[in-house]
Amino acid sequence: MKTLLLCEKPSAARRIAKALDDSGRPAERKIGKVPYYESKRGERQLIIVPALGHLYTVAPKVRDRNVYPVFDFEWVPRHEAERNAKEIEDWINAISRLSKEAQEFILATDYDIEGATLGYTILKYACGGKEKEAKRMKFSTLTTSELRKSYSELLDHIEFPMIEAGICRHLLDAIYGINLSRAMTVAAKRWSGRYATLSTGRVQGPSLKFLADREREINCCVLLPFWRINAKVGIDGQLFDIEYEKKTIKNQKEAASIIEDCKGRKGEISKVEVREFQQKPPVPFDLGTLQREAYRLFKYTPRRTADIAERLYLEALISYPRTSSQKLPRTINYQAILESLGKESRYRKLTKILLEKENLIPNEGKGYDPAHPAVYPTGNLPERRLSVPERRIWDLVVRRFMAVFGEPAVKQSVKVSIDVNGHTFYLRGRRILKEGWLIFYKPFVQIEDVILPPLKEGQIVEIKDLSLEKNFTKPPARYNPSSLLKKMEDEGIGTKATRADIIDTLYTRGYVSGER
DNA sequence: GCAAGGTC
Repeated sequence: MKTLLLCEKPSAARRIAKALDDSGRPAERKIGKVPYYESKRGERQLIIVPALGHLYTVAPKVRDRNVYPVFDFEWVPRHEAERNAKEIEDWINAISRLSKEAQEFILATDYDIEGATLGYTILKYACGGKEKEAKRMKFSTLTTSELRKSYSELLDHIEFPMIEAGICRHLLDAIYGINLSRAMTVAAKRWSGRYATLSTGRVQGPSLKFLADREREINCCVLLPFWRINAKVGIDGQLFDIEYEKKTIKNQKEAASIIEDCKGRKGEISKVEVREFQQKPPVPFDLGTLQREAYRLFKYTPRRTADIAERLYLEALISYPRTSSQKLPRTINYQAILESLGKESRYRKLTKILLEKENLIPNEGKGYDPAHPAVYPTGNLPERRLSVPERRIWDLVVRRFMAVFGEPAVKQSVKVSIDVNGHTFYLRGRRILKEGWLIFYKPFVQIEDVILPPLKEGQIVEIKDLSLEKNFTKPPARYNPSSLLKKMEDEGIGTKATRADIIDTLYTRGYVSGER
C-alpha cells in the first residue's frame, strides 16, 4: 500500500519526509530534476513529493491575446500559459507518474488559501481526479512533532470552501487584470499607432494610484515661507548649537523682533532636565522589514533584496525568506547557530557575549506567519566567496539575529533651557549609557553622542552667531520603492512574495521612473 | 507582449 503525500515545495517535502520516516532517514530519489522521498512509517510506504508552488494557472480559453473582452477561463499547466516555466512540465509529469503507484493521497501543502488551491489543482489535473478522496495534513510549522501529530490526526478531506475562495481569487484577478490590461493596450495603440504593453490589476492599479495621489499633492502644495532662529552657545571655549523654543516662526516681523531682543545679550541657564530611557532590541526580520532595511542601508530595491535572500536561502545560509513572521520559535537552536557563527572571526566576540548569557530570549514582534518563522541565519558559513551584496545581506541577517537577543540599550538625554532676555533656547545633549543590543547592530545604526560639559541652573553663558534663516515649507516626499512597499503592506495589498515584483512592473511599464 | 499568486 503506497500513499502519495503532496507538499508545497522541495524544502517542505524534505522536512516532512524526515519527520515521518521511522528511521528519520527517508530514501532520496529523483525523476529528472524532480526530487521525491520514500519514507516508511509502520506498515505504510509514503511517497513524498513537492510541488513548486502553483503548477497550474487560469488562462483565457481563446489564446489570441488581442481578443477583448474575455470571460472564459480554464486551468492549464503553467508552462502552457507562461514563459520561463519550462521546468513545470517535467514537474507535472513526475507527480503524475508517482501518483499512478499510489492508492492513497494526502495533501500536505501550506494550510492557507493558495496552498489548498495549488494542492487541489494538482490532485485534480495531475493525479487523475484524486481531489475528492485525498486526506489532509494540517500544520502551521514544519517541526517534527507537529508534522507527526498532523499525520496521526489526518483530516478527512481537503478544505473545499477555502479552495472555492482560491479559485475565485484566481478568476477575479485574471478577469479584471487581463481585460483592463488589454483594453489599455489596445486603446494606446489606436491613439499612438504604436504597440506598447500596458497593464493594470487588483494590486498594480491601487499601487500606482498611491504614487499618482502623492504627485498631485506635491504639485498642489503651496510653499509657505517660515523663519528659524539660529544660535550657538559658548561654554568653556566649546560651541554648541541651540534651538529656539519655537522651531519655526511664520511671521518675519516676529522673527526679527526676537533677534532684536536677544542681540548682544547673555543667556542664563534656567533648567537642566536629565532623562534616562531604554531602547528595546529590534525584532527579527520578516521579508518586508529586511527589504526596507536593505534599502535604507544599501539602497537595494526590494526586488534585489528578495533575489539575494532567495540565493542565500538556497545555499542554506539563511532560513526561508518569504515570511511575514517576526518570531523565532524556541525549537530553533539559538545556541548552536551562535556557536557556529562564532567560527567566523568577526562574529566571535559578539557570539561569545550572547553565549555567556543565562538564557537566550529573542525580542519578538507582532508579525505572524502560519508557515514560516522570521528570517534567521542557519549558522552555516559560506562555502564560496560571496559577492558584496550577498555578504552585506547575510551580515545584516546575522547581526539582526544577534541583536534581538541583546539587552535594552540605555540612553540619556539632556535638555538645558537657556533664558535670553525673556526668550527660551534649548541646548540638547545625548549619550549612550549602556550599549546593550547596539553592540551587535552597530554598523547599521547611527549613534552620535553629544556630550555636554557640566551645567547648572543660574549659570551665565555666551550667545554667539545669532541669525535669522528664511525657509519654505516642503511638499511631502515622493515614494521610493521602499516606502511604497510599506504603503502596500499597510494597505494590505499584494503579498510578501509579490509586492517587490509588482513595484518592478510599474517601472517596466514606464509608469514610474527615477530613484530605484 | 495581459493579473496575481505560489516557488526556483
